[in-house]
Amino acid sequence: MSNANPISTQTLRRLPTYYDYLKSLPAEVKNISATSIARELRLNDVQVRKDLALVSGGGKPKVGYVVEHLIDDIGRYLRYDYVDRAVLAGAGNMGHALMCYEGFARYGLDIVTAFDNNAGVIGTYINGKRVLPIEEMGSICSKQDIKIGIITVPAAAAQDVCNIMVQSGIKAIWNFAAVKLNTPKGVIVQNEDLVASLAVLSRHLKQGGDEA
Amino acid sequence: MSNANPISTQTLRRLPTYYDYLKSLPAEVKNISATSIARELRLNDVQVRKDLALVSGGGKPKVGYVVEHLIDDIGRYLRYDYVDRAVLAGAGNMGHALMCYEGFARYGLDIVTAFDNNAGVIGTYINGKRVLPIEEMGSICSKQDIKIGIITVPAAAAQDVCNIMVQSGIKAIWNFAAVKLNTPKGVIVQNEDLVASLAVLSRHLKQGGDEA
DNA sequence: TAGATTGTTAATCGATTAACAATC
DNA sequence: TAGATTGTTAATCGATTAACAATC
Repeated sequence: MSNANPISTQTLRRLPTYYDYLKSLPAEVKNISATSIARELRLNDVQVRKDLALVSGGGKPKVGYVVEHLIDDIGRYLRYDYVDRAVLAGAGNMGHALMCYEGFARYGLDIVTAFDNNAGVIGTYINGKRVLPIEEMGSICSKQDIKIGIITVPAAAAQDVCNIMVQSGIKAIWNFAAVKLNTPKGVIVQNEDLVASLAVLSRHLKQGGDEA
Repeated sequence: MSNANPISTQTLRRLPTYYDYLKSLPAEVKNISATSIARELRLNDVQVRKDLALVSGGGKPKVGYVVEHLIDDIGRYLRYDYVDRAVLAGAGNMGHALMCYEGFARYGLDIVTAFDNNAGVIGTYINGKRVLPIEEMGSICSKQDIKIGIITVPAAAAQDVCNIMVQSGIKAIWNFAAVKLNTPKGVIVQNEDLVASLAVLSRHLKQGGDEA
């Protein structure tokens, strides 16, 4: 593991978009230009070329890129063939929704267990997966070598849950609670900041909505 | 409405974080410095001062800002006292979760109705709100002056739903489907790009997770 | 060939951070 | 007062976009 990864987070976040778009093309489309990808996804064409160059073999002038190769290369880079297992804490509405969402399999994510501290839901099954008391998280994670934790508990409980996840060996946390989490070095957090998005939408309305 | 809004989207997205943090402080804390806010939220202190300066009256050297004023000013700027009504399309798992999430009220959002095209769910109630056939969206939106639409349908159906929303007079779209949506000028889209976040988490694991 | 398209280098843009004077 | 803290101006940084030569 000698290479520092050269791909920026921005590029990384765009890769699934390319992947989905390319997958959505009819089978007859064998080649595609960065220009047309950019037009479709409303990105700059140079940006698309730079992004693709980082994970794929490159295109041919006048012809573009081979769609199939791009799909393979992006999918391999994102390791969509490899399944990461995850645990989820907080079997409330959002937790339930994520447990039930079948789409993640396509992107190499499998949420195997949910944890909660509510006796009412412990022992039940959501989409065929068990809900367990949070005390068992550590043993489950080490037994199954699980490195991804999803936090869908209320904001006030999120840091506690985060701490338990870190102790359980979780290295990547997907945080749906509206708080910034403190984690030690080596543990990454991605905040799904719904309230921030809402602020952007709301301002647009309040301003009369003249701009794009 | 003469003023172009001077606040960047980045700042705007941070405001709810400040708001929540300030609200979480014990009542005894009357004043707070940008330095300590920054430390707590892991931001740069100058950035915090600049953000606050855009929506509030400013602080005093050595003392900091008055917590209560900050809360009022940010809340007023974000219009958390004002309720924006929204409709939601796609009463699947994610849609269900959002309909049931009680936290949005705090941020001035009320999802009043869900729409679906599945006869099995039309006519049912989710969290006390009706699920209606999508054909009725236009009349509901105009009758209730609803400007926010939430899309939680499968990716393949998202653009169609988006078009209907635009026709129904929706001006702000919160998109949970994994596609870029085409909208006319004047309609804003916020993508909640779960798959992009997942890519970031996943890469961290695949790289051995040495960095932050 | 002609020209559409790639890939690279340079310029631009916006956001973040550093430096520092003002002030309570 | 001394010094913690604000607020502003300048520097830095990273990402996006423009320009353009290379090429199939």
